[in-house]
Amino acid sequence: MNAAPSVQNVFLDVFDGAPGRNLVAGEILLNAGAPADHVYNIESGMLMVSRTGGDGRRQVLSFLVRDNFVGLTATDHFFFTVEAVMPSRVVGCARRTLMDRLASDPEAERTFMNMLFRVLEDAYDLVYNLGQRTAVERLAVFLLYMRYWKRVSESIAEDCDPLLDSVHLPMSREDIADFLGLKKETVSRSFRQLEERGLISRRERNRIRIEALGALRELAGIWDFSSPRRLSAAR
Amino acid sequence: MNAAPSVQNVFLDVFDGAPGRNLVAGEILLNAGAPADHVYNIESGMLMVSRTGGDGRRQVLSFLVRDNFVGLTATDHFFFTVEAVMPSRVVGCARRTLMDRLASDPEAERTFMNMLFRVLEDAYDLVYNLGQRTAVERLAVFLLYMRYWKRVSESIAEDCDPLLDSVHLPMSREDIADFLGLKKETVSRSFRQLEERGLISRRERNRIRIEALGALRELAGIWDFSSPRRLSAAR
DNA sequence: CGTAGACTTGACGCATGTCAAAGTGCGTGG
DNA sequence: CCACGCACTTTGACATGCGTCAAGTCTACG
Repeated sequence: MNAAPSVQNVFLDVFDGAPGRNLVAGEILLNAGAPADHVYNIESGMLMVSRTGGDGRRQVLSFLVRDNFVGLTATDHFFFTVEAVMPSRVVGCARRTLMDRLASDPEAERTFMNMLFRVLEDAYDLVYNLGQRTAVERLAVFLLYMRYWKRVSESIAEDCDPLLDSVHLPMSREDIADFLGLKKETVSRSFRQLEERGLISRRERNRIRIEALGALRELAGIWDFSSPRRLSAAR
Repeated sequence: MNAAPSVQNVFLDVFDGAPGRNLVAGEILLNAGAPADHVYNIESGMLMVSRTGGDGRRQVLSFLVRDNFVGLTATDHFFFTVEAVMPSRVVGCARRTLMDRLASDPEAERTFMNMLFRVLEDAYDLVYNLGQRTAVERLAVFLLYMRYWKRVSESIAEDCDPLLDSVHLPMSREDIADFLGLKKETVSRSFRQLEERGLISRRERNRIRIEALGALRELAGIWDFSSPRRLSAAR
């Protein structure tokens, strides 16, 4: 629904020799308002991008996984905060380095632009989710989204690989709530509702099992995240 | 909150000699699913970008005004529908023409990328609006947003120019509702609430008058759309 | 074990949705 | 020019989904 696309091989070398950084759960990588002088690539873990209003309301904009790109902005200060939701590792490079590379390498620039387009389409998916769906539907979309990222980040070829039935949720219920425009209690109740309907089961707190993928997709109105016929397009 | 940025001079010449097209209110410029072989620039009027789900729910993604760019996508088919909300005029050019231009002109490409970034940030503003604000707040943001576009498209220098107090709303209540993730009745009631609080007044259906700009901004939590300290950043 | 933080559950209230009717403006045709 | 009809908007009464507040439960960790 929202993620930055994977960094292509074309790009990875701008991070060569750059210093890595390990983040513990909850650690902040960069803060809204800070000068946007670095960009990062995620090597492992999961980060969360959010924006907080003057009155404290917080909206989570996306969750990012391995090979996602962090720090995309044209302004010279970040307008969002990025923090780790689980132990993570990133590599950074100067914004300048990336920009020089884009300026001198047309193919890299085209790839970069395609990344931007994907981020934009993900943002619009989130808009549709927040504007048009109910609480349970939003959660269903979210779970399918997490499943999709697991598939991508672990390079699992088969869409129905049973490995994908078990989905790890490293973020807190409140993080999920702020992503879906709900309160944490509503997220809890929606989990229960999905469980009662037999669509998922829960053993551990941060892990769910998808019991009825087809029905979950039906509820979410989504059949495939990566296809050209995207989320919420007409059937 | 959502619009494509103005097409810079750098770009305008790709439309030179291109055929213009006049649209009546309600006319569709392009449909979701159609091949994305053209891009457009708006010369006058106002267009609306939307996405409709399989069950008929519709989310309006943005309203576009003069010099906004239409048809931004990396996929080869549009995933959104664009229609006129009032009589409008656009000029189109082949996607290929634009892409060739970008490939051969680094400055144009940089400008284009900055446009994309602004569209992305607008999308995130909309996400915040839908996820975190109440109905009246969303409408307040929307009105300020329309005021801002009037200012931009009519090149009004002064932020507090009294010309900007009167805002034209060419779209229907339902269009506004689908943009704000509400129902048209709720939009109606929110208008009335803003009026009762003395923030706006209404004479004609499609025009409101801002009576208390400061208070409206206070309610919306927004002081300036164009500043680097953007919508919903910390005060 | 015991405590703290995160999560779940329950009872209740309010904002927004739903359904229906009345009001308003506008274009068309008499 | 007026009268009619239609589409859009507003308003009202009621329903409901989600938020709020508070109590309880679970789990991790000391």
